Amino acid sequence: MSARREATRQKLFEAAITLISEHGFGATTVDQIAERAGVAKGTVYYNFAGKAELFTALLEWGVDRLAEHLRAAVSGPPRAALTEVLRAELAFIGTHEAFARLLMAETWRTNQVWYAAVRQIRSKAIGVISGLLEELAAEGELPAGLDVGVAASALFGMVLTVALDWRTLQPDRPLEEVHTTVARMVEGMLRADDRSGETNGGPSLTPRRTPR
Amino acid sequence: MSARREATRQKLFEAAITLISEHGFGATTVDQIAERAGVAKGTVYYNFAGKAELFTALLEWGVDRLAEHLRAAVSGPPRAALTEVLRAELAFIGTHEAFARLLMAETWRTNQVWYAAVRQIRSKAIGVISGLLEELAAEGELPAGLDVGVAASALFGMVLTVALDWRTLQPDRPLEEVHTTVARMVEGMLRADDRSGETNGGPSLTPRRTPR
Amino acid sequence: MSARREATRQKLFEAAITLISEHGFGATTVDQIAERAGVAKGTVYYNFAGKAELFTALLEWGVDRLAEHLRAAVSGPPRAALTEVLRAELAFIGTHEAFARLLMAETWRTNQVWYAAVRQIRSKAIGVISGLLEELAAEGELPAGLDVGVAASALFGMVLTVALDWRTLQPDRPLEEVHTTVARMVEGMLRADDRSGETNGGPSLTPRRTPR
Amino acid sequence: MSARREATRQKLFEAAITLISEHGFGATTVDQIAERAGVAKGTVYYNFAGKAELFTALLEWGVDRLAEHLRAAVSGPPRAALTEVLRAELAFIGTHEAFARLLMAETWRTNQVWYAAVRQIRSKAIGVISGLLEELAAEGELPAGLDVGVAASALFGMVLTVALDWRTLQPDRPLEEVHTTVARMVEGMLRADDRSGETNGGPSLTPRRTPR
DNA sequence: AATGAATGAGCATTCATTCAT
DNA sequence: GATGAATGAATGCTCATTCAT
Repeated sequence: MSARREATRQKLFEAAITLISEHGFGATTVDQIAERAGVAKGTVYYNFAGKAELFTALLEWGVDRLAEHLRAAVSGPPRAALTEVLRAELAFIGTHEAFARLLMAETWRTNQVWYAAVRQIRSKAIGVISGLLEELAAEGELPAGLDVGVAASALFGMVLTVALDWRTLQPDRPLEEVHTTVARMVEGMLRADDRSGETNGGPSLTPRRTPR
Repeated sequence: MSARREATRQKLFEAAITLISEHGFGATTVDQIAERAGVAKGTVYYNFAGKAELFTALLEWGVDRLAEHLRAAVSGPPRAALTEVLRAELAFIGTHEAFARLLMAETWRTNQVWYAAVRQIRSKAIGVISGLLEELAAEGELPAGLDVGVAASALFGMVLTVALDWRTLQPDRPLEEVHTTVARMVEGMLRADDRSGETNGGPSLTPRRTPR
Repeated sequence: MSARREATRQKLFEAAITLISEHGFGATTVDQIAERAGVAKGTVYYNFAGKAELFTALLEWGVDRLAEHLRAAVSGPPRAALTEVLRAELAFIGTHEAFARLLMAETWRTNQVWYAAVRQIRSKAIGVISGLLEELAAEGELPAGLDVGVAASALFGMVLTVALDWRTLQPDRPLEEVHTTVARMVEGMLRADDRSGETNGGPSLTPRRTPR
Repeated sequence: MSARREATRQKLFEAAITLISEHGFGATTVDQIAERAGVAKGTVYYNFAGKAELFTALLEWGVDRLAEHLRAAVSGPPRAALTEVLRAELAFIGTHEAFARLLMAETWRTNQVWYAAVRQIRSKAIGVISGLLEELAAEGELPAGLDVGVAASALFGMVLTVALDWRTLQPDRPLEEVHTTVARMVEGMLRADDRSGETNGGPSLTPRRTPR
């Protein structure tokens, strides 16, 4: 892979990610991508097998960056780490709004060629959260009856929704304000075990795992 | 509006909602909609101004049903009502999976003709949740620093995400199992005020409103 | 099938047959076909599944006409009938030169989608000739050792080649002059049995059939 | 012309002849030719002016070999030589089936750049046959009224057709079986003069020449 | 009220050719 | 001599929309 080719692929990535997240996969044309990247249309096909493959490569690229970003936020005790990871997710979306819209819009499509790819890719990011929840579960800090897999996806989706609403409706609001609400909600969930014995239904104190 | 015409519109609705949620708005053709509805292509245009208008009508129809479904679940004290509303959302998505995918996929698109419509429509459903949160806030049952608007969108998005993951990855799992996790997470949040005074940062005890 | 649609298909046929036979299948564009037929490009696709299908339908249409033309020439004793059928083939090609070029050019392609169609279609025309040869064989008028299937294809190909050379190199020459040569060649073949016993190699006097 | 370059051209020839005869000129891409030849795409253009020129060179190369093959079969009295030449044509096609298909498919195209080249090239091969027919005509062994030029093209086309049908439909059949039928047909034609005086139309005993 | 044939702008994709290395 | 990245005109095909019936 020559350096020139690599540079071209990078330009195409950046052009495609913006356009697709703004107009969606279907409404973005290869002409637009090529023009924005400053190359000829044929160059798109010289570098990627097709529009769909460019899209898949793009998703992978984006989720890798997101996962990396989340992993970098993990430090210290799991409780604090979780709050930080969610802040990192919020921050990432603030910076890469275009990609987040793309992820939201295309993840829930069925019957698509790239369906499998999207699911697998998404789980990379959620994996960081569920890893922390596993640790908290091991320390008995999760409420009884909580399924770690479900909870991880719940937190991921919650933050994604909040973040996009933030960017869409109140883009000028500082991140911290938004994060406070998220943090409060999560704290409540985590501290639930402090009160276990009060009302929690009996002895099933161990969190449940997502069945396979 | 004749009964015959109304029946035709209904057939078109049902055909469109399934197809669009499976393949997306862009990838669904008017031909497919007409064929699935068992009418000629021209009939679509006799009954709707165009594909986009059919889509808008469809969203409205679906969100009205969702909001209605959620409102019907509101009863008793707000705390219990909130749990029930979220269960209702979960159940609605279980039954109208196609519509939920559609809502998720198209809500986050910018620069679309129906962007305004989608936002307005979506707020109908979220409104039911934020209504309950307002009541809880008035009773002092929400953690300090919690923004009701953000929290409502967070809960709505959380349940939507969980529900679609459930339908996609573990469709045979009973609703109750999934709901348990959601309920535990929300309970923690609500009970947070039981512990207020412990660690809450300072005097800002009243929940904040989402600024307009 | 409405009358209007049928008329459109006919216009497309006539446009396509001329263009394809002049420039070949690959070099003829759908734009050209539509323009020559005086319809919009989309109309081609409304009436045929695609370019290849239009081509297949075209071949079938042409070979049906050719076979019909050849059958119409069959009358009287088989010996005379054969001469007349070959004259009819020559005449048909004189009139439908474009189609004949098409048949020649595309019959011998392997690995094509329409390969099977072409073979089957071509055998319709050859069938008329082999039918006559069967009759002649039954009357003992064919030379020993002659395979009827091979001979029919030989005569068909011989006349096709001669006819196209005629149209290409000496288009002003009258048909009769060309037919004379063909007729002389065939007469020789048929009269071979007059001399059987002279030099024919042994007892295998019955013509052979093409093995399956 | 360096040895290396000559080797590259040879590789390109072999790759092109197979691909073009299998898929046709139009459907064969320069990429495919380069890949099959094991060289880079640019190398094709370094060695040939373009795709069309490669094709012309290819045809010439093939027809030269065919003509050479036919000439080598000429020996002894013209009557026997003719049978042998036709056997040689059959054998050549059995061995170079790909090239024969190519010749058949492209000879009959009008309006092509290489039209003139193809005709001229083809006449080399037919020339061997018409040469023998001229000799036979001089010895009075051809039927009256036979045009030598037409007859040569007829025999060439007849054998080409038979040969390709043989390779396509009954590739396992031995060459001799196919050749027997061809030989019988030609024998009949040649011996026709043995019977002249019987029914041949009057005094026009001298074969005619193809007018120019 | 419904139909379906026709339309044509728009799109993804292909591919012969060029050229800097 | 050879390479392969880049090009862009050309092409098959799609599909929302129109309209005469």
